[in-house]
Amino acid sequence: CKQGLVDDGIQLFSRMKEKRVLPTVVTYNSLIHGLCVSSSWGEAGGYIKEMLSSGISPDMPIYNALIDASCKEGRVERALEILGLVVREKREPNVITYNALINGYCLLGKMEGAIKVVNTMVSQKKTPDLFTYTTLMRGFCKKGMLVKAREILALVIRKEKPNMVTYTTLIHGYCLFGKMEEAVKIFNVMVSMNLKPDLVIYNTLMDGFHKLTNPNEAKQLFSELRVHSQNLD
RNA sequence: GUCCGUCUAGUUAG
Repeated sequence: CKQGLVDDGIQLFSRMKEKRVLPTVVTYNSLIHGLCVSSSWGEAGGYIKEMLSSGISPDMPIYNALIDASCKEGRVERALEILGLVVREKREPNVITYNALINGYCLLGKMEGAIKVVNTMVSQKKTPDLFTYTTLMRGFCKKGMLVKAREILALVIRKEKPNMVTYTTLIHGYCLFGKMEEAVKIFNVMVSMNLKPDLVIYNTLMDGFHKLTNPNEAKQLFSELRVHSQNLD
């Protein structure tokens, strides 16, 4: 399913049933997640009904997959409806649930909404994690609120350890607005934290310079990349 | 006790 071969997943699922191999929640979620990603909501709903009628109740990964898929389609209202179901079924939303919702608001550029979810999360004693912070940073970057994004990095450095994704997100933000000096500054911070630059980060920076029609810097980075290429994917 | 399976965050012109 993750390879985008959902049809094969469905076939395999049928064969399992023929052979009397009973599906579990995990089996169902693998399928449902795949169907959500290929936005086949109708089919996903079919499997949810099937699951319910065989006495299996959806767990948080299933709800989260539905919430995340809705958010990525820009349908935060539907995600919130599903969240309502979660509460009604007496399940407890977890960090992933909130992160998916925060991402939903960020994708719509609704940062106030995103922050509200963060507040809800905290009031429910769920601690924001690296995903939360990176998602927020990305949202702020997209809106050009780079100072906010930079503040979040400072916060992350204080509270936990930023990873490659965190740095790349901020660097990409600077690149988006042509602030290459800032981008490089963050890159250097990252290197000084002993993180080895990966392909994505090099692509991000090269793309940034290229868009500024600064091919020399881009070429410089490319040769640096070649030197390090044995360490890359 | 420890690992492992399903859910959330990063780049890529046309």
